Amino acid sequence: MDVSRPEYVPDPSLSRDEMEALQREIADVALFEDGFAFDPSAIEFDSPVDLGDDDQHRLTGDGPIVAGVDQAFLDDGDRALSAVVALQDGRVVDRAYAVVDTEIPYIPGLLSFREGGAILAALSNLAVEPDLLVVDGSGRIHFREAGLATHIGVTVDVPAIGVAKNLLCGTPAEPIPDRMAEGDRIPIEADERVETAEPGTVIGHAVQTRQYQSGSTSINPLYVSPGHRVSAVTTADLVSQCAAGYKLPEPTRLADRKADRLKREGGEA
DNA sequence: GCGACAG
DNA sequence: ATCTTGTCGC
Repeated sequence: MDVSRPEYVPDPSLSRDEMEALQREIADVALFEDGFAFDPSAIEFDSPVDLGDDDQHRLTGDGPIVAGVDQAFLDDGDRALSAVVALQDGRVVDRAYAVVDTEIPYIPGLLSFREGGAILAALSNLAVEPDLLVVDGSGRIHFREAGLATHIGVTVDVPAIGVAKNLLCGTPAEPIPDRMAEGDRIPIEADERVETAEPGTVIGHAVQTRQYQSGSTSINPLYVSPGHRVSAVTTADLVSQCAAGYKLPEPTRLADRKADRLKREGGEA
């Protein structure tokens, strides 16, 4: 698949102010409501998916194509590896990856300018056209409502959602308990730190995709938010539906695995 | 100055 | 993200 809006491709050479200005533009054109044609209830994972062997040609089926995206960094620290795994009807239908030189360090709030290039390069190597992108990181849960998932979703103009393991900003509608039950969700509302939204606006959810039945240890929830063309509630629904026994939703879990595998097998020299 | 911060 | 073995608990 290719870039739909070249003007939004993340440029690491921009100044911090220019990056923030671009994010405000992106948040302005992003759609934080459902704006897709596929049937969200058609996306379900009853059991974990197998990654399978490399580069096998697979036939595509009928259901929506969901692509998970994740990054890893090569040992030289100067290159980012982005892996994409496309799933349909509970099976892998395509995979792609790309290795891109890292231009800037990690800066909270500007993650897309560090990893965005690698992601777009990986997506350009994907043969199928995803109906939904599941990106590791925040979407609307961001200082300017333009996190990694939003930036990527708007740039390729494909429905996208963000899945993060930690909360970047915003405030839970109610305190996150020490232990949330599987399936539970708590709204995340915009606070003073989200400079582009009115405080109280629901910008995402804490979602518990997996939890131990009992015991002293518990699994923390995921923090999911709309990227583009998906509402906050639908985002939480989709993440829950993509879970298959693991904390991470299948698309992201497989992309994670793929990135790690490529990192070790691939050139890190 | 202090706090807070995805990957 | 990444550095990293064993180990506590289901």
